[in-house]
Amino acid sequence: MNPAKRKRLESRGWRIGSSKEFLRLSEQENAYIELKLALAENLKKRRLEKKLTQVELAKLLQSNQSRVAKMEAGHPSVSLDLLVKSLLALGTTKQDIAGIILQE
Amino acid sequence: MNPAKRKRLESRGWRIGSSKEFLRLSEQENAYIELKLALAENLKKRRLEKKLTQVELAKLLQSNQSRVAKMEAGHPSVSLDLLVKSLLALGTTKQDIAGIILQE
DNA sequence: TGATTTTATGTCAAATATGGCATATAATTG
DNA sequence: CAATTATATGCCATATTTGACATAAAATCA
Repeated sequence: MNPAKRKRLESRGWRIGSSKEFLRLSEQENAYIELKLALAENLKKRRLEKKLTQVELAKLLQSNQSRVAKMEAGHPSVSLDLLVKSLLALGTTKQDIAGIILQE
Repeated sequence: MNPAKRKRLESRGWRIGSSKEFLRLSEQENAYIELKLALAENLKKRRLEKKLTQVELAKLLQSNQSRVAKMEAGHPSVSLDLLVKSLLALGTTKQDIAGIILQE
């Protein structure tokens, strides 16, 4: 919906937020969560490939084992920033990261 | 790193101490910042394509104009999470996002 | 030009993410 | 099996990110 139209409707008391928009909200939420889980799983995959324990990876990241566990689980308390920085610390390239995001 | 790039980062609020310290920005730190700036610039591009003002986009995101300005500037106070969620809110697909990350 | 709109920048309280820590559970080893 | 190692989960004080707000600066318009 274009902004001008939205403004017209809203000024007349309409509350925008069609069911279509509502559904798109959950689509967005879903895409965000999927993205995070893909990064999380890949982090674990790379750690195992390097034969590191969570404690060892935590030390590398200047973090701690419990946070690594939460990262690999894609826990809600873990940010994309931390996931991406952690992947980069393991030598992941942006080409790799793009590939991870594309995974189905 | 060339002076133009440094100026580009500094002008966007990245606090860089001495040039020596700046040169010590590790490859991963640099990759992280580049990634963020690529997403930031794309967010602005998409907003303009949709002919939205920052105020209008802010409303869409349930945020505010000043934060949209900071997002588009790739300001350090803006998280990857917020950037990605905002792009998704503008209809950006994960394929799109992967493409943005790959951009050189 | 001056008025209006749009964007940039700074501050702040509240919300969220973080490392550190304790401890539980699971997996491995001997 | 028990002992050891590895991972998961919960809590908390601190740090970072957030929306909200004020206002400055820049761009657009009439």
